[in-house]
Amino acid sequence: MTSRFEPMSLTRPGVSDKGNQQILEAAAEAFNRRGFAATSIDDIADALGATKGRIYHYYRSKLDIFLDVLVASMRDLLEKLQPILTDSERSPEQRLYDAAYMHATTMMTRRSFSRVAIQGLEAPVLAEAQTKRADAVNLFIGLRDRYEDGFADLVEQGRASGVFRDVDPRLATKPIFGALNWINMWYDPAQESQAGVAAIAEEFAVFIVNGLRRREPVPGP
Amino acid sequence: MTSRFEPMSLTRPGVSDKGNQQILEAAAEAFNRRGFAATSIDDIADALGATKGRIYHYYRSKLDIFLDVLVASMRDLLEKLQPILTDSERSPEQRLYDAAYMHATTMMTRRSFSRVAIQGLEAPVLAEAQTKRADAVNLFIGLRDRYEDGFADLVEQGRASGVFRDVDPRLATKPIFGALNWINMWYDPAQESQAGVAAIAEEFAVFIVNGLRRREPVPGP
DNA sequence: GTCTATAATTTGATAGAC
DNA sequence: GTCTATCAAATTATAGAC
Repeated sequence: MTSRFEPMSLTRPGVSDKGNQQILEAAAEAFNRRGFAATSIDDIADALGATKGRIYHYYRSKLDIFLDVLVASMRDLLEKLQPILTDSERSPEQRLYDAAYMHATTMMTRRSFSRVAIQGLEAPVLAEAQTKRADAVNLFIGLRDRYEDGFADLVEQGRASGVFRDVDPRLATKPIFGALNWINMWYDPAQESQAGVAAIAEEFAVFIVNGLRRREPVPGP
Repeated sequence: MTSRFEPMSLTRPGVSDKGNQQILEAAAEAFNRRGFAATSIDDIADALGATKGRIYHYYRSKLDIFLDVLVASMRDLLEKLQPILTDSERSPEQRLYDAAYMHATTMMTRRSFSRVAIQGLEAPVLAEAQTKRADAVNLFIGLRDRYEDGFADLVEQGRASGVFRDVDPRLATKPIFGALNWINMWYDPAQESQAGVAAIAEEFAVFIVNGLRRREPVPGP
């Protein structure tokens, strides 16, 4: 078996990377719009100005395309998180702020991919995919768990240093991702009346760090 | 046209309320499991130990059933919120705590219905339903807006009294509902390792009120 | 590498027996 | 009021021409 985080191809063997990427983008957009079940292969082909023959040249099934979007999206988030986690110049609460800010921004600027990734977090979808493509689903879950662990570690460090309340880091992670992932549900770049990306990301990051913070200052030694 | 919040029947005329309720419960459970698009009428019928003939005796279409679940769920939340909003013995921040606690609890104890309601908040689903059943969709949106307004008012009151940070109440409402609605994504009553309903609801309500709170105490007069 | 059939299935909805 | 039978449409996936 391949290592859990090695690149793993969900495309048919030997296809070009460029055509592949085009299909992936179009699929992300289509899945984003209507969800996995309601999106047909024709929808994706239409978005490309092509017919399904093209799609099936690259992918064996609709599920494979979906999982490929999922994995790409999770990988992108994880790559952005890594340098934040290891920035030794920033305190745990500052790093949590940075991580939340990054995640919020990604939800707004890479809407299609991140929304599809969130669909993939839903238990029923994953459970069904498990039976058909356990390898890819396990890869995705592995990436997701590493990502969540990163946030939980920051919470734990902030707790240990006395800045955060005495919370269970795993449980504390839930409202954080809830608040952040939910952005996908309401943020609409076309709607002028909404605040800008930076203002929203800032408010969310403040809200999250503040929510975890102890109210009283820690007594000095 | 009927008043926006009057009871509005999505069933076929003249059917019994009891059979209707049974179908509604089964439908909520099925939609919860697999989502609107992936759920077939046969799935719902199976859950009842019946066949589709029975379903179509009560409802004209799958969309009508879905919208009926949506409205029922939103009504339930709104009815629970009302007494909290008007409890003059509690401060705005205490009432926001109560409201968040109630919402969190509802997400965990009425899983099927509330999850379906959340699916209904997704723009693509609503947009498509709009074209086919504008009356029911508008009813649902009206209920949802009233519910959100209740939360926004509490935030505004807390801000006015100096307890909460200087936030835009509308924007502040987003991470609140995000954190709370997301519970549906991960909470699993069958999983023993998770904290109990009360412990989770409490942590979420604390997190939310804390996230909005000013860090420094307000200077006295 | 992309297209045009076309096969095989699933599914929403109806009609009519009981 | 519920069931069986069935139609009509949509959709996944394949085969084979170009």
